Amino acid sequence: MRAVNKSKSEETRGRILSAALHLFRERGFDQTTMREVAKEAGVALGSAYYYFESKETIVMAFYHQAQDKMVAAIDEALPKQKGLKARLRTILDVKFEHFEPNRKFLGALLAHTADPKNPLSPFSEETRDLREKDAAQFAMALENSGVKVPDDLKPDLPNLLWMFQMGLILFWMYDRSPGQKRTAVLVDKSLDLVVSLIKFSGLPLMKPVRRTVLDVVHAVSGD
Amino acid sequence: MRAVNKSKSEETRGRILSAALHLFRERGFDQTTMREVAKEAGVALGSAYYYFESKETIVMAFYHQAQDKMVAAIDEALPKQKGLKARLRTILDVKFEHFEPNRKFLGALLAHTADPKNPLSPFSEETRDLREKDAAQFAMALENSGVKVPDDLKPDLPNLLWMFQMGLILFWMYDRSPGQKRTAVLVDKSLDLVVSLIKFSGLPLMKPVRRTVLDVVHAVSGD
DNA sequence: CTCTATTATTGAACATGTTCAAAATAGCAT
DNA sequence: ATGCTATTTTGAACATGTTCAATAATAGAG
Repeated sequence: MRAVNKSKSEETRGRILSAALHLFRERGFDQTTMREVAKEAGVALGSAYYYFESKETIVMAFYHQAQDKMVAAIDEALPKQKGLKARLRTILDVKFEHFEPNRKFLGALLAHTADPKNPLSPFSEETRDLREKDAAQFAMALENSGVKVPDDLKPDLPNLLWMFQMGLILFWMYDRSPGQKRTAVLVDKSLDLVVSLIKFSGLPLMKPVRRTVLDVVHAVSGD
Repeated sequence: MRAVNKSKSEETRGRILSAALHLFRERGFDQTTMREVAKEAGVALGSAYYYFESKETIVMAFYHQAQDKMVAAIDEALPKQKGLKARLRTILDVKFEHFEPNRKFLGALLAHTADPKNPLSPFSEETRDLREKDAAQFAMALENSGVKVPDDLKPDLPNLLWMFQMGLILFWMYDRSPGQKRTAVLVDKSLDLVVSLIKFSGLPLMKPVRRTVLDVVHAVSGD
């Protein structure tokens, strides 16, 4: 009985999460009140706070859930792609595909991007785990891409690609063009640029430039 | 009597603004309540909202005020500096100097950086004016710097520098190192990088790279 | 099975940004 | 001055995220 059914507690938590995501998707994050969430889940207001410490934490729970799925999808799709551009694009495609139905409320998370003190910021201590798992996938995309990455750049490149991804997701989030066409254009053009930069960076001539860039990167991320 | 004293209305507005900024500086933005602001200004709560449409609008009013001062300070200091790095640094120094006493609450504005729908975001429609005035000063810094900027890059470079500045300010905002030492290091290193990039960008060989970068920039800013 | 401690649930109370209708005041034309 | 309008001022009421003390349900020990 324990192994088959989720515990009652888990089930309640799940009901609250579903109710919330359902309402968020329908009406958006700001337009949905915690009282509505509780009502739709069939619990009292206080229960919602027993399971989720804040409204935004619910979105965070969604994000954890989504990441598991995305990691799986990427692990499956990546080996089929050869070139670096194709491999990076695969990651981005999976992300956008999973985020698409949730555009209306994901903004609630991304709005705090710039505030590392906010637990929901992609740069916060609390989201470090998500961040690192994400970066690991970029490392994987680089691995068998056939592109030689200079040794001094290797440790930082996955993080740089992660930031690049964040920029694109942010742009997509606020892209009001039909079907986010503009994001598609940007993804394509910026991927070209990024891939070129990575390839160029390997040229012997580029050593000093790389050094300067890495100096800056390290200054930003705290030595 | 009208020309000498500010109108009564202006005076009240000013009193509310001062009270608010005083409290913000002392206690921080979030810790200060609108009721406290009203009390300190000697008006009813409703009056604060008669003059400022929201709590955050007050910070915005500060920003407008500050920008006037900063523009003046930069206009005065810029002609004394010759090289591009020195000229850019002058702008940044003025900014940091003016922001320093307000670190505690400026974060309230910057936290919304990533949300262009928020009126207070540096990327919002509402802050366009501030943004453009700011970019104009970077254009000025480039003018007599002795650095030749390629024609195709010229229209976008001030905006790129503005974004560079935003990044630095954001970093400074959340830099917890004593005296924001780390920001100082970052400013120095990244200025070197930026200046090198601008100089390099002029080389004939760089034409295709410039094109790609500009393509990306235009994709971002909406053609 | 009974008692006890842990877990879950409840809804009222709170804090605070914001709105708004009513009241006070000021400006001004007649 | 008298009345009329626009501006300013007020504080109560509202909405909503969040807290919390009280209560109920559950599980585990004996």
